[in-house]
Amino acid sequence: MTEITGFPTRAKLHDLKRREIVRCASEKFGAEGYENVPLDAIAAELGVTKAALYNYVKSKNDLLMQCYEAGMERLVTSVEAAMDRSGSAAEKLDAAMQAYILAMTQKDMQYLWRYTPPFVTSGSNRGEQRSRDRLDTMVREVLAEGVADGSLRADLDPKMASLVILGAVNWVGIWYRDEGAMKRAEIARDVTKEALRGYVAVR
Amino acid sequence: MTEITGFPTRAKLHDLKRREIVRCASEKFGAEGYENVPLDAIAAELGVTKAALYNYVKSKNDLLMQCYEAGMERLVTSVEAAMDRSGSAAEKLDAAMQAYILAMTQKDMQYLWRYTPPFVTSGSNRGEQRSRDRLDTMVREVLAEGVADGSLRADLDPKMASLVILGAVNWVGIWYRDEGAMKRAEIARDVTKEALRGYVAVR
DNA sequence: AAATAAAACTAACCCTCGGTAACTTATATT
DNA sequence: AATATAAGTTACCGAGGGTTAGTTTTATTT
Repeated sequence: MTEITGFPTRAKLHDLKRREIVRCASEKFGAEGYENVPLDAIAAELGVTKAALYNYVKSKNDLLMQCYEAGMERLVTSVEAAMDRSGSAAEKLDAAMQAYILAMTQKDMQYLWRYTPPFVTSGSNRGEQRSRDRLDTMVREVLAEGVADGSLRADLDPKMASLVILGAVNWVGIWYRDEGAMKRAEIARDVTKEALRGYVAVR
Repeated sequence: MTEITGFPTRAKLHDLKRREIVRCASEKFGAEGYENVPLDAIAAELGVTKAALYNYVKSKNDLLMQCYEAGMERLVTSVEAAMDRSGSAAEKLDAAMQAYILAMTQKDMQYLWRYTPPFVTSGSNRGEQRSRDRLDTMVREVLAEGVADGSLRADLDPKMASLVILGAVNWVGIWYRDEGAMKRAEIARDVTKEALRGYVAVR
């Protein structure tokens, strides 16, 4: 991810550094919380001064937004990977939602759900909406697919169903804490099963 | 709510003022956002100085927490009122979840869902957990009641079902924006219906 | 009524931290 | 070589959370 290809032009180096700043900030925000991490701390860890960061980000909030986007990108990737399997739409959906829960209960991902848009205010709302909408679209599509292939109930409405399913799944990100007795994989399995309970076709 | 009974002792006046501060802060936080409201603004509106506030709250974050608690209290009250009706458990649950959505999509309540614990960090976690847990308990109880009276499916697990239902319902608080085309009452009705879809008994 | 303790409040200040400006150094380009 | 541009640094500003010392108000004691 944080690499460049070919000859390192100035533009490539600039982008490489920007991504490295985002990676470093993501770690610290995730571990210590956005408002507990001064820009000086991030700069220090990277061996530069705070002012240098402003060549790469417009503001601290912009940096948060870039962290959010990068995190969502990873999450979407992992969900897409889980979905890229043979089987019925119901099975794909199940795998996708489990991957979703697993990804978002990772230590460095949890803060994304605390600073969810529109809490993230800077920049174009376009970008920040995109990943979440993409997920929503993916879920709706596989729901429609499930109606078509018979693995999901024929009477479900993809729009409303995706609302409920994503709600249940995202809710995990809010209440999940490391201390809990349940393992992440268990939670992913059980919550997903419950969230899809009313939608899988009876066979 | 913001009243005292009997002779105004110093302790009563102290608590009255504290509640008035919380009320004022809730309004401003809700309208302008927590980090956009300096303590000076709240103090000015109350006709005192910032330092005076520190007789009533430990920190700005503590003030936020008190706003959160007060808001949750109102929400729980409104849900309890909705639930206090005759009818099957399924009907009670339906009314309760609609009231829940209506309450939390109110303008001055939305910020509560952006600054949800454990984002609110100060003070004892006991208090801040209580209202949310109470809601969870109420839902589980009415779910069990529904299994007993036959208005809900016999094979549902109250613990898991409450997770999914509350997830779907709370999710509304995240994505709901005023601009949307749908009216709040419509959203409350439709989302609740969908969230309970898999749980109501087929008759 | 006078003395005194305690609470309520203010004015003035400190400190952290996001953000900026002026200036210097490195790296391309012509 | 000359010069434009990007990258970084030092030094600073201002907003705002929080504190402290001291003053006014209110209640209690003798």
